[in-house]
Amino acid sequence: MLTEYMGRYGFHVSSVHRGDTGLKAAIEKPFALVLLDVMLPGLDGFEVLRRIRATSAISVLLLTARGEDVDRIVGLEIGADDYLSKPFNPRELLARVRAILRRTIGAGVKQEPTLLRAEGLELNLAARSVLQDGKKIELTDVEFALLEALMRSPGKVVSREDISENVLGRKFHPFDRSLDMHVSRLRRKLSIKGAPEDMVKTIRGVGYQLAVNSNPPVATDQAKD
Amino acid sequence: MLTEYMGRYGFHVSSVHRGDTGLKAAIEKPFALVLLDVMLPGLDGFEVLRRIRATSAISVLLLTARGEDVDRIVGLEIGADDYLSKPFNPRELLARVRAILRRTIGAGVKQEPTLLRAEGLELNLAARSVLQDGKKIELTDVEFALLEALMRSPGKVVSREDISENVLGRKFHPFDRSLDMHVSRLRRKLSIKGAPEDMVKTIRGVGYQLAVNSNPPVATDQAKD
DNA sequence: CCGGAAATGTAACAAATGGTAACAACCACG
DNA sequence: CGTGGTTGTTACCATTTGTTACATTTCCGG
Repeated sequence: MLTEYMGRYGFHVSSVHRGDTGLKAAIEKPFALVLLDVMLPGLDGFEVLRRIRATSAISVLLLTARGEDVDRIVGLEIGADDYLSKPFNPRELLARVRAILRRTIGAGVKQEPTLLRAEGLELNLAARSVLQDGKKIELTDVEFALLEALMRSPGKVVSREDISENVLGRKFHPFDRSLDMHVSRLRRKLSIKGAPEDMVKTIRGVGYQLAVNSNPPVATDQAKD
Repeated sequence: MLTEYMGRYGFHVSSVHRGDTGLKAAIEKPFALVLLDVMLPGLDGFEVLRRIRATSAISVLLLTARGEDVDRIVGLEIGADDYLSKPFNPRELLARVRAILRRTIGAGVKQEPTLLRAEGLELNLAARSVLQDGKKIELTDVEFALLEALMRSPGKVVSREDISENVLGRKFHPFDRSLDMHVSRLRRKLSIKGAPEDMVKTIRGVGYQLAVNSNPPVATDQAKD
């Protein structure tokens, strides 16, 4: 019933009728929001919510059956984002769902950032693509990982040891020159589109660094009282 | 023989002639009921039942060949819902099937479609169907499992080891190239309907990843409501 | 300044890895 | 058994990655 109603308003809805299977789905799949009924076969709604909160920060709207305040209070304490007691008006549900999504989408549910930006470069980790000044460039896997390592801390020096372990996946050995080769190849690809200076700077005896010219997005130097 | 008879009474019947393949189907596909013959090539009927019960609560009606009580008792103990000894009257089979379904269907064992969505792809796990941009595409079992493995964590890298164990069901061996073949075939099928770039990215030396571009359903630019 | 040692850059080659065509094995089913 | 479909194997090729050798740069003490 709800599935169809929400569907008409543009939501993709997947529904299960048991607490245990619902829990599994809620944790494993990338839903924007969970509608959770308190009365469930398989696993009680509160228990489901408790277990969801054990591993996930996903938004949960609780549907409490009775008019009992206790359920609502308990639900909110366990970590529900909102509640609605049955029977309810579908329009109200819709309104509350939208309210929650407005709240969470703008704000902090965000996981691991999938985009890294610096110096006209844009790395999309989820899509494994690289844009330089809006134009796509092709990198091999090691080059991609290398650039990622540098872009994770733009302007900071990344040691050869760190690069070797994070990018190549092996202990650093002083006579291993393959790292230099990858830097060389990455530089060549980055410079094709005419970056005036070398974005990848060598810090002799230490490692490499992504040169940052523009204003640092983070004010690391601000002292506090 | 049975397939046709049951079909005439409105049942959808799928039949296999071997114990091992039947077991696979019974576990993986959303059947309402399994008719299981005790005498089987490939894997003995009791063994099949035992393994079904290891992972599934699906209804099983056992067909025992001989008039031996032992078979029936063993069958029921392992977890069959009913039995019928051959030769039997088709009408009686029909009656018993209906009885079992009456019991279980009321009791809410219902299967809800579980969906995985990403990048214009929609996997229906219960129905084992795949839609790409709304159009159905045909995948073999392994291809489906592979795509499922990738879509369970879109945008993240899935290692060859994980894929080998979850999709092919065997330990990964570095010279086993069949995995590559399946990726190759899956890519070909996905690209027929013109995905502009390869959705399945190779991460050399590690594994594969489903490329996710349309990542933010999040309206980052909308200021307010 | 100069020469040399150490570190890094990079061309050229070698090895490893993955893509895929072609074929073989297997199985369901008639 | 034959047919059709799926899965696994082999073999060959392209690309990526690693290695080596040599060139270049940097640093340092005359």
